[in-house]
Amino acid sequence: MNGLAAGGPIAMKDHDAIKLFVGQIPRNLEEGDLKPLFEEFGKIYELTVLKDRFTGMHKGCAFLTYCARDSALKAQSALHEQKTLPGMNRPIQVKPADSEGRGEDRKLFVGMLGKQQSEDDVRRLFEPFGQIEECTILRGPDGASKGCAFVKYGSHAEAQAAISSLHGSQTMPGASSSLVVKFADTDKERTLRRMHQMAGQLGIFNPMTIQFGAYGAYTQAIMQQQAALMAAAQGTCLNPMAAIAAAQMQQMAAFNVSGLVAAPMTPSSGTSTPPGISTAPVPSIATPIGVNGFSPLPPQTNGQPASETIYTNGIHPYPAQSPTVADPLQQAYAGMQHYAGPEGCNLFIYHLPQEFGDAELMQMFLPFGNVISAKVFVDRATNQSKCFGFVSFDNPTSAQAAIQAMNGFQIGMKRLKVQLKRPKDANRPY
DNA sequence: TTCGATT
Repeated sequence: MNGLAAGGPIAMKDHDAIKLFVGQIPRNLEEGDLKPLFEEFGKIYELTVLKDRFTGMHKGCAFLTYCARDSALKAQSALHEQKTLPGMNRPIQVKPADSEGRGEDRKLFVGMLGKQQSEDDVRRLFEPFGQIEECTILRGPDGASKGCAFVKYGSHAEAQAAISSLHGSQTMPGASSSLVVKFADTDKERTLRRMHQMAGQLGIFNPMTIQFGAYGAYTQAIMQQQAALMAAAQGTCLNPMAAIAAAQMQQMAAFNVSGLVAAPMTPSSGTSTPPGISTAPVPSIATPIGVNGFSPLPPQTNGQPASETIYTNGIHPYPAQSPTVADPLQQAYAGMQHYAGPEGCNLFIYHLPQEFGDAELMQMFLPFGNVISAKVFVDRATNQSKCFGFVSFDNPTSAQAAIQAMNGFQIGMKRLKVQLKRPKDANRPY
């Protein structure tokens, strides 16, 4: 019934067909241009150039599925790293897409290779232990080897055998220590690592991003989006922070989050469970519109400078539930010398990631209200974070909302501990 | 691993 269509044959793919990832293709080549190149290895079932979801920009790579598994294998061995398309300075990549096979348990990371060692050298070293499906040396933008590689075997056992025999077995010429052979990071680990790296670079940390960092596709979307925005920001002298804020807000909007800190997050207190994306409550987070853009307006009421009103912390308090977007940074700066708010407004946060600074701490808690100070404690001698800090809000409601949402919040391997700061005289017996 | 900053 559906064998043929007027426009051409409807191809069926074999059940063991492999989806290939094709990288290093010029951005001016579309599906139609690429087709001839790949057709010589067999009938193509599907060929899709990857486009940026938001900008529609050609991403320089594609997914390719042949009808027959064999065609994919042929194309891979004939093309992968074998030729360089016009205008590219690196050879084309043709290999099973990440979505294929998962394969994490048979993929090795190889470190401490000599910078001169080629893919072939590495293959020779590893082939005694099994069928090598993939071997890639990691290279910098200039094509120079980073001294490490990924090697993927057909099975976990083969990979394990290679580890047993090769790890630490020898020191390659030019390497600073002996060969490292271990299982490659899982997707989770990799994503998490990238997050941390990115967070460090951007000086930002969005709890949602961290939270879902370990949960795959969702995060990738965010990261892509942030990256795109970063790129845009660089091109137009936008403040990158503003770009990120925009990205965050879009994400939050996607969650249909209302403007207020509201919902009880996790019913249980103490160590709350890390949200699996589908099951757990999503932290409901106020949209911190003014967060990164400094509001041009000083806090004042009807033309009366707020500073006329004296509060103990020197900060003009906003109503707890005010949808008004204050400019917390400005407030924070204004209140710098008075770091603690009233009782019930100050949080003690423990198990912070080592790389968290004041800015990240503040960033993380801004969604819950007006942060009047955020301080990560650093060891004076080493300048290293002591992994704890304080956040003060201008009202107890915000503080409670923050506790609800952030206590037990998982970041990497640790869970934040977020509780009210002990009053000064708390543990005095009398 | 746990509670306010070089004045």
